[in-house]
Amino acid sequence: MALAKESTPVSKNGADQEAEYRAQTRVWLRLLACTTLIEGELRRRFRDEFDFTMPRFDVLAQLDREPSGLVLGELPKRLMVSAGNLTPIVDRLVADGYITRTPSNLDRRVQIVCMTVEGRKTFRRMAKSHGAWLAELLADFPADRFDGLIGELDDLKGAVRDALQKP
Amino acid sequence: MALAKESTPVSKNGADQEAEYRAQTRVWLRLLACTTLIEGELRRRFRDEFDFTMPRFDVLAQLDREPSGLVLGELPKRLMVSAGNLTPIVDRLVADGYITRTPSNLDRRVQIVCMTVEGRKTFRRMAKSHGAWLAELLADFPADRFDGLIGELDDLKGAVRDALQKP
DNA sequence: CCAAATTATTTTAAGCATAAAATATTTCCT
DNA sequence: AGGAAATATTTTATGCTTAAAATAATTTGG
Repeated sequence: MALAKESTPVSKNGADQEAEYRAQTRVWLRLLACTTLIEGELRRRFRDEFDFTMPRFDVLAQLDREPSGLVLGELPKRLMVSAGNLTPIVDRLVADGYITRTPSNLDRRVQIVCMTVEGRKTFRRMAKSHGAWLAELLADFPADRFDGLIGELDDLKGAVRDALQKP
Repeated sequence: MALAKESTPVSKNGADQEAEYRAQTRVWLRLLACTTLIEGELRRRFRDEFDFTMPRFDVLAQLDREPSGLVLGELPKRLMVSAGNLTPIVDRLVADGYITRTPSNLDRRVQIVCMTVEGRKTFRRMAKSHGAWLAELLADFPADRFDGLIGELDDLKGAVRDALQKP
């Protein structure tokens, strides 16, 4: 018959638990390092090349897929940021002429945001560079391992989401 | 003889290129989503449980491994943040009694930061919770896939670093 | 020796981020 | 109808973050 250590233990012993803690911490630190590294470089290039920021780009990216615009309240959900955060960002995008913000006739609490022609043009130009920058930054990572990594990250995201759902 | 599409192409054709762009963008978006999700939850718990922030915790984490303290200028390098960023964070940690900041006698430009006994005590208490939170958030991800994911992320980080080195 | 370059750190200006409170509007309920 | 709860958005207070300029001390090179 199998020994306890060979079966799937219901509760782990001290050493196993410690080892798993270390592995989890290492995953987190590496995840953070990769993201920080890439994000910093993308932010720098957005700034230098387009005098633009990533949060502004992210808003435009959401609106680019919505020809008829979006209810303002949809943005914080999709971008996973707080609502108050978006107010000044949307303000400035409106002031710069990239998007419009029009109150709904049906519900005066609600506003509809929609990209302008100018906004779409600007976005597409930046999106092209964004893709190229990413390609440049990830060029040394073997192409045949992307799908595997994507799968792992999808599962990780799902696992974290589930864990957050529980309480 | 092998056809062109079966060999390793020097330059990719349009469709391959597009497909790789998409894979790269997907890796980036998932990386960002995982990090944002975990970081947000950790930040929230640091705030709720300890009235503390992650950047402050990160500084203490660096100093915890340095019994004799660190040259202040070492912190921005290790934490991958700008120097100016640390000034107010260090200021507050000093004011709160978690660390000390003493000018070097050899070079009056330089300062040495070092954790206090109180700081170490507080840090260890928080670090314990931090590990447990991470374990909770990652509990649903299969333990036997951590090492593989860590390897992929290490390689990704290396690839990005190399790409940043080039110009 | 001393002026110029370098190095360490802080300050400033602008923007992002959150949580919590405030405001305005609509819906729900009796 | 009319007050209470719910919803959408903004405001406020606080803190992180960067880039660039400023300050201060040291090192270097004639």
